[in-house]
Amino acid sequence: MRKMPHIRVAVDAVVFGYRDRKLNVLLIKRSIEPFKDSWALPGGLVLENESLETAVERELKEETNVTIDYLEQLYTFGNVDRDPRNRVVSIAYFALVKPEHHLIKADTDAKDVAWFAIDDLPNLAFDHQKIFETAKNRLKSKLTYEPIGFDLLANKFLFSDLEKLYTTILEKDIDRRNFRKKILSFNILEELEQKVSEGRGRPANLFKFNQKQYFKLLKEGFLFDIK
Amino acid sequence: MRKMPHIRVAVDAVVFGYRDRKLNVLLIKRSIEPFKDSWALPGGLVLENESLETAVERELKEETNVTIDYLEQLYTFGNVDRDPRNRVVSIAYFALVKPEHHLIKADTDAKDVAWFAIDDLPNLAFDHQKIFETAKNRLKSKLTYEPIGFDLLANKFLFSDLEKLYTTILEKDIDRRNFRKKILSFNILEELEQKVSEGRGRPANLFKFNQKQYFKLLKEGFLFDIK
DNA sequence: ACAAAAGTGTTGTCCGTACACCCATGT
DNA sequence: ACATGGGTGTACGGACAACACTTTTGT
Repeated sequence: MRKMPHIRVAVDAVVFGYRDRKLNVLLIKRSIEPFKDSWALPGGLVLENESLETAVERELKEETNVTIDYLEQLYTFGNVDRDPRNRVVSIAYFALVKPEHHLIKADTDAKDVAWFAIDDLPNLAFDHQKIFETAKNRLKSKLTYEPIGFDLLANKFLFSDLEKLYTTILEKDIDRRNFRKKILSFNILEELEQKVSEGRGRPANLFKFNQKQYFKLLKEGFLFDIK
Repeated sequence: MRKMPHIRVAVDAVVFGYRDRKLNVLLIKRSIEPFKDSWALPGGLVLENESLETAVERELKEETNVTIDYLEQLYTFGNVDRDPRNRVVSIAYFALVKPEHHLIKADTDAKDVAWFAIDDLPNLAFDHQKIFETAKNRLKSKLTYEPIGFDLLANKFLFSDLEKLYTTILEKDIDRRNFRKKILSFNILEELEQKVSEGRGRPANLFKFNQKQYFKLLKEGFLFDIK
């Protein structure tokens, strides 16, 4: 007779934030072995009577205190040796946080939490580098066919912010005129009266993403699509 | 102190085959409780020292005996009550099988295996209906941006087969001339000398998918895309 | 008046779509 | 000769890409 397998089930989250015109990820510093003092993705074991999403939300609350604006399942990592101690299968999640929700835990613990620019990451514990890369690819491709960029921007934003976000994440130049024309043609932005002067240059208009309008258009067959 | 959670880890597979100009799924009849005698997706618990993919392949071999031509992870289903007995998290996989590999187990067991046309499915055990629908959506969208249709056709196929496969799965009409023009413009098909006469009508040319060529073009930035 | 960023319009090209007739075979 | 499915070309329109100058502000 075969021994009943005992495989632990965990969740991990790749949480992206856009700060300072750079794409960042939220990491925690591990306070226990294995990989003590290494940086890692927030996450942990799933409890027996909570759903996977609940587990992610709980861990993020416990470990980082950020408020998530977008969450979706990313991929499940289940290599036999991904954890040196036990067999652990991890369901990875992909999350986006608006700047106004970037506030992280004011912690007294040894456990540290911090935002890292993605082109300047420390070594990550376990297979978290691989998970991170999977998430980064998901972000890059999803940005082109779903309006998730708005979940990385403040509620009110400048068009130039949106444009910069796209060029930063997609790592390629965009023609400002064509980009604006395209996005505006979707009719999912609300132009506010407010103008903002960034110190020098002509003051810019603030915009707001109209999610209700987006869902309405979706139902009518609209497809968000930015090349 | 919290009780160590015990969550079981399983894999399930949605295996598609194209038979008789219809899209089919491979199901097994359960021989044990719960859902004894119900039809279900092939799958089962993951062993402690095998990877998730290995587990899927083993289960498919044990339960159905089909040879898989395409396999990818689909989604992980982890609702607390998806199995009435225990907490089971299932990593679902998405698989395609060519007609020449459709041969299923000649079984003496009580356990039955069969292909079902997807518009004529029986009630499925657990949350397998939902898993199936997720897979069907994946198939529909992936068909448009990756050449996975060829993994549902015989190695040598008629253009009309390919066309019919697209109209069947996408559930919409396609202009025959534009479709052929588009696919041929990709240069990923090899036109064989062989012609086939289907009884009546003008004999048709056989084609072969040139995977090597596809990968070469991929590296050069080519994007498969059928509207 | 100059520097810095915001805002805006036109033109050509390419790709997708619509559409109908001839061809090769079996009966 | 007729029925059946296979194979092919053209023309139009819309969307994307390329491209540069004017406007508004701060200094």
